[in-house]
Amino acid sequence: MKKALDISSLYHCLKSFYGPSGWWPGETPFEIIVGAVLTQNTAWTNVERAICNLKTSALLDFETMTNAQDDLICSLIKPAGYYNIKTKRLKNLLNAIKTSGGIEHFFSLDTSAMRDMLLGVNGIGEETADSICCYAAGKKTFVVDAYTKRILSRHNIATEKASYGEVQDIFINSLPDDLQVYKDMHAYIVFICKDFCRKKNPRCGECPVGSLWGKPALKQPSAVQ
DNA sequence: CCCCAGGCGTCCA
DNA sequence: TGGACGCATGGG
Repeated sequence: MKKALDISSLYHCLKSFYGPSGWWPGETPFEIIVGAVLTQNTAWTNVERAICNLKTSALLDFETMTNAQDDLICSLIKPAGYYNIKTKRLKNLLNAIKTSGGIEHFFSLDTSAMRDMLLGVNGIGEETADSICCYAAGKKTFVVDAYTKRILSRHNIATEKASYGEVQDIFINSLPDDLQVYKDMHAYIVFICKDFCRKKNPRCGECPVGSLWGKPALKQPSAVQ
C-alpha cells in the first residue's frame, strides 16, 4: 500500500531540492512588514512595484510612513491593488506600533504578545500577523496561506475547511521546533506552488513532491450530463 | 473574455 | 460560526 506523504518527509525533500530558502524577500524588517500587508490576496509582482514606489519616495521607513498623508501612500501602492483599504491597514498597524511603545519595543515583544498585538489591529489577520512575527521579527511562528491549505487538502491530509489553527498545528506537530525550519517550510510551499503550477514554466512536471500540488483549484464539474 | 493572486472585515442568517 | 461579498491591480 502506498505510503502516506507526511509533512516531515516533505520538508526534507524540499530542503534538499531548494536548499536555504532565503525568505522573506525584503531588505529590512520594516519592508517585510509593509510587504506582508500589501501582499494580501495580491500577486507578488504587483507588490514589488508598490514597494519600489515607496522606496523611491523614501517612504519605506517607520517614522516617515507613519507621518505620511494617506493620499500619498494610496498613490504609491496603487499597483498592489486594494490601495484604499491597504493604506488604512498600514496606518492602523503603524499607529498601533507607535501607540504601544514604538517600533523597537514592538520588536522586543515575545511571540505571543506580538501576535496578539498584531491581531488586535483592524486589517491584520492570522496570516499577516504570523508573516510579520516570523519573517520581520524572527519569532517562531508558522505561516499558513492559501497554498498551504490547498496542498494539505489535495493530499487528504486535511479537509478544505480546516481552520487556520488546525492547519498550523499539523505543521507544528510534524516539524522540528525551529525558526529556520518554519521559515523555510512556508517558503518552499510558496516556491512549489509558483514554480510548478504554471503551464508557461518549463519545469512544470519536475516538482519533487508531485506536479499537482500547486495547481489552482479545479473548476467545479458543473452538473455532468 | 475569463480566472487568478502569499487576505481581511463586514454583514447577515 | 460561517458563508457571501467588496476591495483593485496586473498577468496569463
